Amino acid sequence: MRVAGAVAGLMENRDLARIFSEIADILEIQEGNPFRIRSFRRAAQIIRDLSFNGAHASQEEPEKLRSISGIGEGTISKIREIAETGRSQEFEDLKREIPPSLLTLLELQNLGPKKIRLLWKTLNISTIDELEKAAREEQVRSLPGMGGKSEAKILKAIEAHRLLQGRFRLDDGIEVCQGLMDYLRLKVKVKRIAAAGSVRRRRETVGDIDILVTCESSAEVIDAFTGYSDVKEVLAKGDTKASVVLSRGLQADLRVLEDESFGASLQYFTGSQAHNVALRERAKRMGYKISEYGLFRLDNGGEKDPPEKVAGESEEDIYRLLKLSLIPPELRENRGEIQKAETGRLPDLIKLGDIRGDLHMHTKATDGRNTIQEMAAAGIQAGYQYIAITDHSKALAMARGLDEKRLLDQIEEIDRVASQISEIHILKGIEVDILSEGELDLSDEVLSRLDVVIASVHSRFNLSRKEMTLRICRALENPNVNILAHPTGRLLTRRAPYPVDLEQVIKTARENRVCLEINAYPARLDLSDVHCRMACDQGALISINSDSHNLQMLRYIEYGVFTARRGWLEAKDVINTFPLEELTRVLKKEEYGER
DNA sequence: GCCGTTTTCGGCCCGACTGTTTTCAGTCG
Repeated sequence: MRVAGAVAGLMENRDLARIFSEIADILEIQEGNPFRIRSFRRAAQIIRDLSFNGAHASQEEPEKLRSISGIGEGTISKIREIAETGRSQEFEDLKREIPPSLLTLLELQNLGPKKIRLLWKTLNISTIDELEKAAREEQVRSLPGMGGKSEAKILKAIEAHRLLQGRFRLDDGIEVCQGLMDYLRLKVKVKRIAAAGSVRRRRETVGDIDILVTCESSAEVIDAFTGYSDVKEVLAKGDTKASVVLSRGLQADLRVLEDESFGASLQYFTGSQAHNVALRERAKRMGYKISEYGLFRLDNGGEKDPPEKVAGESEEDIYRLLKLSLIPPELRENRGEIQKAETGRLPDLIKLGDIRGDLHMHTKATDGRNTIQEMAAAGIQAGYQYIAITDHSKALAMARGLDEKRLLDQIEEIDRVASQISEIHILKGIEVDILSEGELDLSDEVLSRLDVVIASVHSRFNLSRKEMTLRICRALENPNVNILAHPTGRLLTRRAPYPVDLEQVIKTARENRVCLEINAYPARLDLSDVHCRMACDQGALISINSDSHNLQMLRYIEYGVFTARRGWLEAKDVINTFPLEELTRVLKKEEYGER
């Protein structure tokens, strides 16, 4: 049966994508054909964003893959080989030609394949620790093209890398967790199963995966769990708990519970720790104690009597007995949610269904993969009332950004497409680059013809905090600007945010009726939850945008909603929950919410 | 490796920045 096969170990898109991406990495270090390398990277990207399982498709309906531009016969046969044998011969061969740890060095900022090859061939450096030692001992400066500053930069990059290690993107966590839970459901008879921990709280990165389960036979489910095809190492295996390391390096914990304590355990293992500590303190003041087994009343009966269990089956009961409204997992960070829940004043958090449109998407005109028509069709499918086409501007040469003339052409093109589609409104927009002094990359005259102008920083990340703040604020003062995209430029687990005074940026945005973006791409989630709340508290409006570069990416909007929820946002704080008429007034700066 | 109104070979988005250079290689996006 197909489904069982899939569960037993069909390769996930992300794993496939990683193989392609690592082949590209190795070829690059080996100074292979740059165009072939680019093809592998492109394939990796496409596979990662597929809305169906690529391995399965390679076997059952290869034409579905073949129809995608950038996927050729070579890629399909490689996917099929991996789907059938679990490995790629070329990848295995390549891995034997270089120390595998070299690929880790690629994660360091400002270190690319050429320098890594040089370090490896001349100083025999293949690990981060060896590189750190060599930089400290000033050996790196002996190499051509390297000097004292290079050594300092390397040490800084190593420091940054260490800080970011050990956490995974939320979308990776959710995908792995979902796969594991689906497998357990099929493999054994589970009664209840749920994800807890930071996955359930929808934190932007997750450290490990926590799964809770109730079932008939605990031994059976533990065996199934440790026998999962993706398990690389079993760290612990007991009667009610097991821990494993999955092939991606992500740790997963399974806990087998009794039904009557499922809710208590879910509460306990969802955390956060800070939230739980605060909750336990409150319980104690009220004469209770909370553990993973339940909520217990302490002061009944005599000293010898065991505490009476008063709740445990559901989370609702526990919060209710503590005289709190049920706190959504996303808010459980001890950031004031318990106080609000006390008086029933928790925010009415935004939901995915509140989103009426997507205001940031790219097309084939620049670095997107689909046409205006196709993006509009995807918007209709998502149930949207409107979308905005916002391609790059000319400064982003790598994306073939639009100059004034091409933008004017695109405006006409959108009008033409819009005249043929009645189900959705297409707003005309641009993602315009903010140049180093805060000027915009396109003339005000052209920008003023658009419905929505998104301004972005894509270059010169290394300005001082003061310079960067000034630069961004200047751009926000341009009367044409509506939205500041990905305000800190971070890439989760890869690149720290550039230094910038966000409070000043938020203040300037509000004063100029500019909205701040939550870029929903799972590697960005920028603004972060915390900054999101900061913006909202200061009265700034938010736009949650997918930044889609292809049809599949529209679904990432959900991750923006997760972040918004963690940032305490309600629908009224987010402009793309507004009906078109109201949105238009905000974009024209005639109003700015009720603020 | 992928692609094709330049179609089965011969191309393949390119400009800015940095640190090391004295004319440029490497990295980033």
